Amino acid sequence: MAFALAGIMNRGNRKSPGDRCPIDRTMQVVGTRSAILLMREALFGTSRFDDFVVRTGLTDAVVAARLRDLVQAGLLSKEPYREPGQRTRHAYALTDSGRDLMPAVLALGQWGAKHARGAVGRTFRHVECGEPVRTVVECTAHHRPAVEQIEVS
Amino acid sequence: MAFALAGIMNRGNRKSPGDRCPIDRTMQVVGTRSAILLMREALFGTSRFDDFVVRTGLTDAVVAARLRDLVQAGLLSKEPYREPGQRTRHAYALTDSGRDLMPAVLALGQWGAKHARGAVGRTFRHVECGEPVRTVVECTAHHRPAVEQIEVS
DNA sequence: CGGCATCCTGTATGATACTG
DNA sequence: CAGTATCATACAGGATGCCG
Repeated sequence: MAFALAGIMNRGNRKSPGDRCPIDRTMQVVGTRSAILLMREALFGTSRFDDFVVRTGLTDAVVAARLRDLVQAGLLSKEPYREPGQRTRHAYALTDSGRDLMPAVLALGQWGAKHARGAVGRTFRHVECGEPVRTVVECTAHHRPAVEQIEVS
Repeated sequence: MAFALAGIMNRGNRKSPGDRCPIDRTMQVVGTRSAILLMREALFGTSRFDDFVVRTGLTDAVVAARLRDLVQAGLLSKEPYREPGQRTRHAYALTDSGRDLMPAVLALGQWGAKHARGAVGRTFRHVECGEPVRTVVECTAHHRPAVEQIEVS
């Protein structure tokens, strides 16, 4: 029961959103339903505004606002492109930073598929081998520690 | 570039919070800063109300409300206990469901440590071997697919 | 210590309408 | 198609005070 981490994440206990814990900072960037939903779609290849609207079910106003936030936060890039004979459009693409959010998004989906009532249980699979994909916590020595076996340094 | 997943998560595109995508459902349960912060502390061993308040920096009112939500959602359990000669108190403990959220919480922290400005870069380590811990996405055949190599089934 | 009740502000999101 | 503008609602979260 030697929980090594208790309490160390928040020394300063400053008021309001001043927390410097990485988890907290992340929540301040992508801690809304709309942001996560849009990142989910971006991770799955959606790039056009209207597709984001249709596939997330969010309103266009929310999509516009959140997309702007995500671009400014560096998770997405907005690039103009022009197909021959067409007018200029914008494509939203994942940046490396945005791509790094994949484990978190998949982990959230994994929890929901298992524990959230009403969730449709879909499985993610590796295209090349067809095996289901999951997120695992492991150390560089390839151990899979339980919660109690993780400390902060 | 054959993004296998685009758009399939949200067929019904029902209005508002009716989405059945597991990611969305999860966000509806733990999609607030306070919920994630409290789960972070719970994962790190915090069990008493006041410790949650101090270590998250949230107000007691918010902690009380969110703790109640998390207990009702099955992520935490609330159990009365009594130390000899003391009055009855309550201890909040992780359930199996709550413990399953660990990969997501760590993944969020991992992203923040790398990409969020102002985040204190702490490293999580496996207590027994001292090696840093991270979340990885892998299939059961132990491949580590990139975003474009994941499909849904 | 471990909460709950009340008030207040800010923001996330929906609905609707309008524009190039 | 890709947004912007405006209005209305709901909720997160802070501040304060009360209670057993």
